[in-house]
Amino acid sequence: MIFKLALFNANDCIKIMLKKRITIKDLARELGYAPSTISRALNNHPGISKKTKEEVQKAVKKLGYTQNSIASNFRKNTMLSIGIIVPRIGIHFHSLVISGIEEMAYMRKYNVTIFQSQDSLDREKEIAKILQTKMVDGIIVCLALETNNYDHFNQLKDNKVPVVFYDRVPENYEASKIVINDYQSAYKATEHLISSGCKRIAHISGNPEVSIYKERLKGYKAALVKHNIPLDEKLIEYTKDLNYDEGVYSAKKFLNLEHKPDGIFCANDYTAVSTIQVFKKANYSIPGDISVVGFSNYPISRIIEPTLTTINDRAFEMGQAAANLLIRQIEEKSEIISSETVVLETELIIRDSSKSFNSHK
Amino acid sequence: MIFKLALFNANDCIKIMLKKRITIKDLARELGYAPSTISRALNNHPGISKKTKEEVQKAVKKLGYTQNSIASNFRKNTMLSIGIIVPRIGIHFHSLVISGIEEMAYMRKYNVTIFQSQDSLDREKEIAKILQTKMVDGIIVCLALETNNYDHFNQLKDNKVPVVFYDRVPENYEASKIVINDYQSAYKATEHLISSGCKRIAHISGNPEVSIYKERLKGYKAALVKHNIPLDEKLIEYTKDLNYDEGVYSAKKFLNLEHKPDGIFCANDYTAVSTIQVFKKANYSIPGDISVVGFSNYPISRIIEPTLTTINDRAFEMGQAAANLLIRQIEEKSEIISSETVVLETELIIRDSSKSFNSHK
DNA sequence: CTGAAAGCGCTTACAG
DNA sequence: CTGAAAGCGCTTACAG
Repeated sequence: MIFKLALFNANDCIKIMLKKRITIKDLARELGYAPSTISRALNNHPGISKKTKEEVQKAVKKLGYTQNSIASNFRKNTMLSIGIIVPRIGIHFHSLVISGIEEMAYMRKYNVTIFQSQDSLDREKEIAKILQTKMVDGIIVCLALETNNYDHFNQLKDNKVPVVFYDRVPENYEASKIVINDYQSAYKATEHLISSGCKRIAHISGNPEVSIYKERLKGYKAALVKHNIPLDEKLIEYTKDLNYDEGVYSAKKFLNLEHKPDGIFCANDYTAVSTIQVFKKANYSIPGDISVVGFSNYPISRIIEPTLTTINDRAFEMGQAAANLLIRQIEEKSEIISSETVVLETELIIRDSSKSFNSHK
Repeated sequence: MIFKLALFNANDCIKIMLKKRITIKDLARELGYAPSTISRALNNHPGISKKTKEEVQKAVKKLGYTQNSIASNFRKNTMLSIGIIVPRIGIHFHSLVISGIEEMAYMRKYNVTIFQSQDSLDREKEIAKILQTKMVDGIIVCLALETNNYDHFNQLKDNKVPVVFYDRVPENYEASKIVINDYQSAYKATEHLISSGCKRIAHISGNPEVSIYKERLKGYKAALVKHNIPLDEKLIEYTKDLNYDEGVYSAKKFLNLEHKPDGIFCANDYTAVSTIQVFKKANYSIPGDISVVGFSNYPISRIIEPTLTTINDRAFEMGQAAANLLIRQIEEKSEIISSETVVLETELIIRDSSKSFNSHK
């Protein structure tokens, strides 16, 4: 042991004892090269002799050097780092999106720093400011519920930091966006109910001030109009949050209607699940007496009985697409950052809560 | 507009046109101070006159300066940054933990960089190496399923980077850990079944090579022994993953037993839900004929019918505790990083899938 | 109260 | 093939 230590010079010894980080300078001193040579050897530059590179690698092992990528990236003025702002990580949809982002980012050597806005506009602004100072190369954001103004992203844009929004995206604001076609998806879901024989189709809507729920509502209405089914405002329930309890409340209102619906399209799976449970409890058969279609393809949709017909909202793919687009924009480094909108195709997953007709149009 | 621009000096003008980042040097030139003075004014140092500070703030506004916190932290040799390694972000438990970590970290001005090991040991090693280079101040990790050796964390420890493990934690390895008491929780769950009248209690176990499932199994057995109920290996089913389908498979085996169980303790909620569904389909009444208890308190446990008695595993609090402990260890900066283990109290949530007795011991 | 200088760990023209 | 020097944007002893 003593003998081994004797192979180190005094300075290195001290560093090792104090667990100070070994730097390029230490390698340089150890081998008698200039730090610039070490740097080039480490980065496998062409104009460095093979012999030198090998020597350097040996010294790396001996002294236990690990690169300081912060210093390196700082010098190169790129952090290979992307920031994410989501409302809440614990919401399953967002956790899948994040998962998709991380996966894509990891492949491309970027790392992902995550912030929760908690659906608060103030906090979202605060985070945007923090991100400003962090040298992130780009950011991905799903807007807070409260957010109705997007000025806090202007400075990022001015600084040429690309921003990609997903799911809850700004309206009338020039930016890149990843969305699904909510209108088309709702249309498809409603039409499925129609073609499976439903005549009176109700809708449980989210807050119609939020664009995605507005679009779903529109798609529902359009499908009815298209198939000459009269709209009936009594068949539309508006919720604040689309949570389970609001679903129960809405379903009960439908249940108490004189002229009850025979199909219900719900703007998410939670309200669809509570609708199923409310009608089952009231001894309705599903899909015999009433069909139910949800939206999102949450895990519970495969477990509830009957299993739930729903729209696959492609959360994971949305994350991948967001990261992909963002990284492309980062690496283009063009003077003008283009604003692109990617619309992901959704998919109607037909399960047991709706009748399936082969004569499906 | 022209007039306004005339107020800037040439160099600043160019920077603004090219959208180059404004630095302390630019402020210094603008005001005729030295960069060091600007830095001190910005950081509100005592020995800087109020007048100067105000001038600096004005120039900050005028030129649109934002601090480069990477440069600042790099100079100060702390990144205020913590790294997380989780198996998969999309698993609800982990997303709640991450949420708790982010919340605590945000309050303490740390930011959180996230990696998924995808339950692969190789990837976990790779990530540990990456983290090595990133100047993170500490890391939080839940081990990959595959991980059976912890050497890849040694260098981090050697470099005095605190590491806190949660949930799936290393065995026989000196480290800080946040866990729940799996043994005690399983004991409590099983005893609840016993005291509500069950005589033959089955168990659906996870992979018993994984310590948390081993502990749950032990707790189940201990409760039976304590209450003089004979162990019966036919009443224990081992699964690989504790997923829904494995639950169905296990429940059916119990259902086909000659001498059927009247209570089942499942090592997670997914298998508990499939157990409920299998027995309901076979026309057993729950909890009349058979009681079911799960583990984790997933959202589905409040929705399934009957609602599921389960153990609250405190995912969110686990994240908070992990971040809290980690940040304490970071800020202590003592020569020796202490290894602490925090055991969180779980809670038995009694719902409708088990009989509740007031004569509960 | 303010400034000049050195430095965090690295990279990269420039020169030889 | 290698080195000396400057610099990324900031901070901080040291000096006055």
